Amino acid sequence: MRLLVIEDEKKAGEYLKKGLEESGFTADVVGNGIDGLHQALEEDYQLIVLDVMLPGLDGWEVLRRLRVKKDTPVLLLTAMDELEERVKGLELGGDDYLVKPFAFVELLARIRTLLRRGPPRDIEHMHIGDLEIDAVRRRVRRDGRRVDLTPREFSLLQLLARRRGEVLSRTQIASYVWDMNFDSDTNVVEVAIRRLRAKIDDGHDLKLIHTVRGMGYVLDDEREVG
Amino acid sequence: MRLLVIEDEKKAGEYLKKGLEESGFTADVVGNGIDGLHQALEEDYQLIVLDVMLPGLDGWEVLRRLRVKKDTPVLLLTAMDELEERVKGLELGGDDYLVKPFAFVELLARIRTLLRRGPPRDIEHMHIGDLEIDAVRRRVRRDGRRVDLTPREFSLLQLLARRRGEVLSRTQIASYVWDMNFDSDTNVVEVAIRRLRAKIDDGHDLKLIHTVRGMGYVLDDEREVG
DNA sequence: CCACCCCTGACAGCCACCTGACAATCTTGT
DNA sequence: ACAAGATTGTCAGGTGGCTGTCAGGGGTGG
Repeated sequence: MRLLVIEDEKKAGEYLKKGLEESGFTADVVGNGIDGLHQALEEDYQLIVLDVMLPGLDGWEVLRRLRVKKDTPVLLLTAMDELEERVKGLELGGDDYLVKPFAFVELLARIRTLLRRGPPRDIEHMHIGDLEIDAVRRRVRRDGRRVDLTPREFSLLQLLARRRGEVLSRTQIASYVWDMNFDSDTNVVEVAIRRLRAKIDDGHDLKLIHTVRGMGYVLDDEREVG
Repeated sequence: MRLLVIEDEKKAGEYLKKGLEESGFTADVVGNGIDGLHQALEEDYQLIVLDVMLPGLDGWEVLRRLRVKKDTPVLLLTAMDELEERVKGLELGGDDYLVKPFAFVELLARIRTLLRRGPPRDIEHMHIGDLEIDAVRRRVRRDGRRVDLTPREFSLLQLLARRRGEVLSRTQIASYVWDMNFDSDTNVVEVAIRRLRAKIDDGHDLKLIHTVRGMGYVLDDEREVG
């Protein structure tokens, strides 16, 4: 399993390479955006770990140019814990992000998840059962009928759809859709899910949003299996 | 996917051809307006990239004559960042424009968007519900009754109509209809929408201009779905 | 049957958006 | 060139929809 790490700080790069190889991956490390992009385009990697703070060609630009030609999964490393940054990354085609500093095991977990997820899907036009999501036009339809969503609802649905079939924890959802570290005992996520359900699932026989007790929520068009 | 590039500067033409082919397109390059028009009419292209600064037959003329017979999507390359140029281009039937110099990825993004947008519509006589827009005569009718619009209002309506169904952000609207970079916190767009609504929607049961909270505005003849 | 987790409806604060008025600027007719 | 009218940007105040909080109810598993 071959990975590419694009990271300008030499120490960090070495550290990542060592850790990844100890975990059974093969890792190439490149110290700047230009070479990183070139390498990513030339070789076939299963996944790319990309630091967004790069001298010269920054991570965003690397990602954009990469996405013109390839769909290799990209895990972004961002220094700032800003919602905007994450959104930007995901819009440009990043598949996940990790905020520095992070525990190495966390990185490994994300990498495994991304690799398991399979080839990235077209995030601009998604279909889950009879639900259609058009990210560009910001339109959602269920069974052909238009559904109007508020910004929060749309953001939540988009997250669920991008990760369809995966169970997302409240914490994960909160950190993507809100800019919060879910310490507080709030039930925003539940309420948001409820409101989304009212617009997406109510009145339909086949429910798309499923609760996984003790875990979180999934978006899925498969019927429950007893 | 076959594209035609009409560009007189040889270097630029080569550069575009190379880049597009690396991105998976087939690209023919033609160095002047006459040949470009001829080629565009003879062959079937999915999209045409047209530089408006051409010797002899200029881009506007090529576009005008092309539109008499064909609806191939046209992406205009303009040298000057003048509002007038853009408006002229869109009115003549250009589908989008790009100001030189531009990043190649930007060009690719626009091309992809245009190709995705589907078959171009007749922009000279548009119908949205019972709203008719005659671009040539600059006339607008709603439910058969004539509506007089000011230049700004018409320009705004035309943008919305050309992109019907798409949610346009204030920033997008401001950059097309006004010649501004929307840094300032002005509410011109809201006011313009209000004035357009007064003439288009007031007194009609079915509203055409819809606000999408937190995002922008859409022109659409679909009824809201709870 | 208890404990825990999740659902649900109500509510209040806030913020995005609306709206009418006014002033500046551009058009038009004489 | 001038005046009258139309057009358009700015602003302040209003309002309504969105969203987080909370309390009480319901369901599920142990």
